[in-house]
Amino acid sequence: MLSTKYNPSEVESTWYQFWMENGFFHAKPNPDKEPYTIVIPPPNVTGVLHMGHMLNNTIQDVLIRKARMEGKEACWVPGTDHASIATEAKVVAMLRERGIKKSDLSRDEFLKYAWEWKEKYGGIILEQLKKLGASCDWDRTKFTMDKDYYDAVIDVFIDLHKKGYIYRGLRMVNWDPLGKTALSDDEVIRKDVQSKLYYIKYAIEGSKGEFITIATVRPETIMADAAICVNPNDERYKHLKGKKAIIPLINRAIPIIEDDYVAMDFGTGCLKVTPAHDMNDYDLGKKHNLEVIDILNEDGTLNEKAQLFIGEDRFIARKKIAKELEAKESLAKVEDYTSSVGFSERTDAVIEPRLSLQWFLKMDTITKPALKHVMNDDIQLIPPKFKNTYNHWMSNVRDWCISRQLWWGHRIPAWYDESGDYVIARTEEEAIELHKNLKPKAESRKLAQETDVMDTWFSSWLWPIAVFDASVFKDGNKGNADVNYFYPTNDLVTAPEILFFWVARMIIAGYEYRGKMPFKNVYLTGIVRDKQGRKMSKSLGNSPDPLDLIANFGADAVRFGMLISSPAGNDLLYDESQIEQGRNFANKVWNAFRLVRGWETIEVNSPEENAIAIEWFESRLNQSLTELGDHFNKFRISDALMTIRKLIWDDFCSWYLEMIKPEFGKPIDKNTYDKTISFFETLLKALHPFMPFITEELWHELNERKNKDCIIVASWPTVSVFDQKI
RNA sequence: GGGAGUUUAGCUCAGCUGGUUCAGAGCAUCUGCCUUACAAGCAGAGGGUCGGGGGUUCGAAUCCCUCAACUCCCACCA
Repeated sequence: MLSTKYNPSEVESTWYQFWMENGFFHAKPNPDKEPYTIVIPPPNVTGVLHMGHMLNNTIQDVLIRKARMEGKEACWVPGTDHASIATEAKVVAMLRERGIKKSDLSRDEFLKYAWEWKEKYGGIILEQLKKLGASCDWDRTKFTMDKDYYDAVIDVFIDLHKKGYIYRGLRMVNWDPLGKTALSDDEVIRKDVQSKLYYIKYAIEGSKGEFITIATVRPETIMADAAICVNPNDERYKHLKGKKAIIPLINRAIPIIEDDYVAMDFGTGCLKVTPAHDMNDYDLGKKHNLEVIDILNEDGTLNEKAQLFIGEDRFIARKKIAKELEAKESLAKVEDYTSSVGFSERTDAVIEPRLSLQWFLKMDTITKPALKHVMNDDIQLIPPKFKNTYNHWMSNVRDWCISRQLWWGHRIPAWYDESGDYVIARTEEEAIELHKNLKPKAESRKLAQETDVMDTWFSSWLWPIAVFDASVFKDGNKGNADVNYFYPTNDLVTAPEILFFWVARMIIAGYEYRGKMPFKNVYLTGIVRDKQGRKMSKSLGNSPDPLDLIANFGADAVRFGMLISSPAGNDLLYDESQIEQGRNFANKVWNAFRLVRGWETIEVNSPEENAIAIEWFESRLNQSLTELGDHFNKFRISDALMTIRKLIWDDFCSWYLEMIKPEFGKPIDKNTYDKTISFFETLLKALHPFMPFITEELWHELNERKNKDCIIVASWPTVSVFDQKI
């Protein structure tokens, strides 16, 4: 006697193993079949599976399984991202635990540790995806720092440099003093912080006791002041035009300039201009040709140019300066003030606007096709409301700072000579040759490679292309069979928070390097939150371990729970009761099977009631399959699941089976029985993309099957099948 | 400051171009049932003037205006 309870753990790993061994996940170019391709958003190589991954990858698996059943050459490429900042941070932390400081290691030594770390933890998340049932083509597993992928990134850098899109320039960047790296704007988190607004008196040069008072939240930067700026329309300060002000404490004279950038109604209407330490001041400084005085070291301490408090941390210095100003009676007053401060997404350190030499990618022209093809719906964002935000971002895009002061990543292929001039080359030998052309008469050919690596997104933007053919970025390479068959991919499933980081940039690269979109549809999932609507986070401890859930409820149930209430673009409030629903549903299907399987058949004509039941259910089935197809076409995955759930639970179990159920111990007529088995098979097929394991299990229980007759490759049920009577 | 979005049953959400499958679904709640597939189940019930106000219309959850609350994105005033 079969248990009344379905036990997923007994069957799930067995089937997964079976599918893999029989090559059901493999895909290769096949001219007789239509390709259907998804590339996984590569998770951080050292990451572990969280609820967001579960949602995301379940949706991808549903799509790929359905496509496979529809007879397409279904290819889901898995892989991982080297995630330079996050991974390097983890390696540094690991080394610190072992008492090793990164600064004591050479680059090569550090990278050796990093690779060790990657080898040790790198595959974990992919193994976890297998537990979920993800039917990826594992032979294609890619890593963004695989040798060929690495070379591809370098190729692209060289190519874009040749095209004149990459330049090196002194720019104000978001500096993370803890990570000692520049961050892109997108990696900075702004938070409102309670701080103080200091009103500081600057003496007017040559006057007797006259002052000009400025307001600032950063008194520690007064030593870097290059000017005082007032609005030209401000009557209060008209008389100061052309005069100079004296910076307190260090007694340096700076000009008083005018610019209508300054708001008259804020603070005192006087702005201290500090080009080295503020984005706007930098622009203002450029406009007025002001001196740039950088008083900070890369770790956020004051340097000798500050003259005071050399070596002190910027925040300590702030307090000390304030005290000193007060002592010297240069501090007019201090107010409480809430200001927006940038924090590093990775290290949570307060961002320091800092001038440094960085590598940039010009975005103005290269982004044009990427904007156009989303706005005209060649590429569709689902839900479409994200078009607006996309448009806004792409129309106002700034140049992309692509260098990072890290070691873990793709090293920028620039080689400097001793005077700081550079050539771009793959290898040192090549660089030397190029240098001979650059400076034929140079005495020294001693070149040093740039120490910075590239922004992680500068590698992952190639993902949909490079996973198939990483050599395609070389000049004149038309691409291998894989990339020509599987690219463009069909659907991308990812989170809206990386729409710009990643999605937009993949689109840019797709048009730049293949002249084609990287994917047709972008399905944007929501964020998985807890019941109270809070983001899942380690610190809150509100994030369940997905593997525990799978162990407790089964992968099918977890998949059901993730999907049952998650329309595209909407956040999903995670509630374990949804997974219980999934478990209950799996059990319902299981028990329907137990009922049917217990029936004895007899060769008699079907009773009238059964014929009516069959006809009725057939019509319901057709109706639901049409509905199901419609939901899928519109990417309404939750609704699709709800449709099939209702069809099975309400229509099939509660109505149809009850109608034809023979009296206890009596047989059922053969025709009705066969029809019922056939219905059951169809239902299992329609359910398979959502709950792959139980459906595969019952598929084999329901009938004798030949070795490779598995539901994973069974044909997707369509309405027309039922027009012809079986 | 600029832009976008959301507001429908206790909770999570469907309701596309305005009119009898428009007031829905799932969960939760309540009532009755351990009926030989399933209590992880079955049968049934209650619950919403569709955020407030105004307008267009023969007719509005659905269109327009306005107010309110919340969310997100971008930029950022020292």
